[in-house]
Amino acid sequence: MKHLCCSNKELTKEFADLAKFLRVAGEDNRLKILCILKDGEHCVCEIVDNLDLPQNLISTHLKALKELKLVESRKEWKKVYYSVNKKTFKKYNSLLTNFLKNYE
Amino acid sequence: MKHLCCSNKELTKEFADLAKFLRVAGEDNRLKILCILKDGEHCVCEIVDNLDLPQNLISTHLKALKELKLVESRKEWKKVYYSVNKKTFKKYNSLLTNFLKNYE
DNA sequence: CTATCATATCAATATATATTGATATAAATT
DNA sequence: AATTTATATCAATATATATTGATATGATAG
Repeated sequence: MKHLCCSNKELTKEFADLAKFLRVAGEDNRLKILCILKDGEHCVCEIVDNLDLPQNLISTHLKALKELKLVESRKEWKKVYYSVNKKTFKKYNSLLTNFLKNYE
Repeated sequence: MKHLCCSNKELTKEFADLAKFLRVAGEDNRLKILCILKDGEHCVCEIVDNLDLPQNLISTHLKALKELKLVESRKEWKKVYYSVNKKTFKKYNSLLTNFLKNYE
């Protein structure tokens, strides 16, 4: 008999989902981007000004964050403004809390 | 003037540390291993029996977890028993909580 | 001493992810 | 219309990480 951690289908799916989030979050510059967006929405150019990365790479990181719905964007005039998607954060925060709760 | 998220040296180090943890945790099978170890120590062979992975790959994953001190091991007779390092978990849990707290 | 068991290591390869450079798009300005 | 500004996309490359297969180690059993 296999351990629940490995046999439960729900859990397996949950781990896959959680793992994906952890990998996307697990990059220094993306953490910085998310940190910047804590205080509200910012356009790409502002993010570019803050990180020491080329603009296109930042677009790529934003895309990765957006694919997981960690951020969302709206266009205004020439600029694109990104902001965190709180709902998604809540979801992963609770998955994480759930996962980590029995380790203390 | 750069955003605190990008200029503060402490924070930068913290993000690098956190990102590394997130990447190590962000792998399905390692999550499963950590999950198995929740209920106490297990030898490698028990972990092998639970996951559908070759033994050497599991050793590699355990090594990755051990390098971050998420787990520790002791040898008894022929077997090596792994268990979670609660102290390290607490550390990353608090880094994470700290990072995530302002998103709701 | 040889075989077996449990685990780890290593080199080779595969896959995933990050980075770069060039270019495209779309809107605004001149 | 031509230029500039803000952003995205794409192909090529680089780097990181995962996987495999073969083998090593170290302990015990026969």
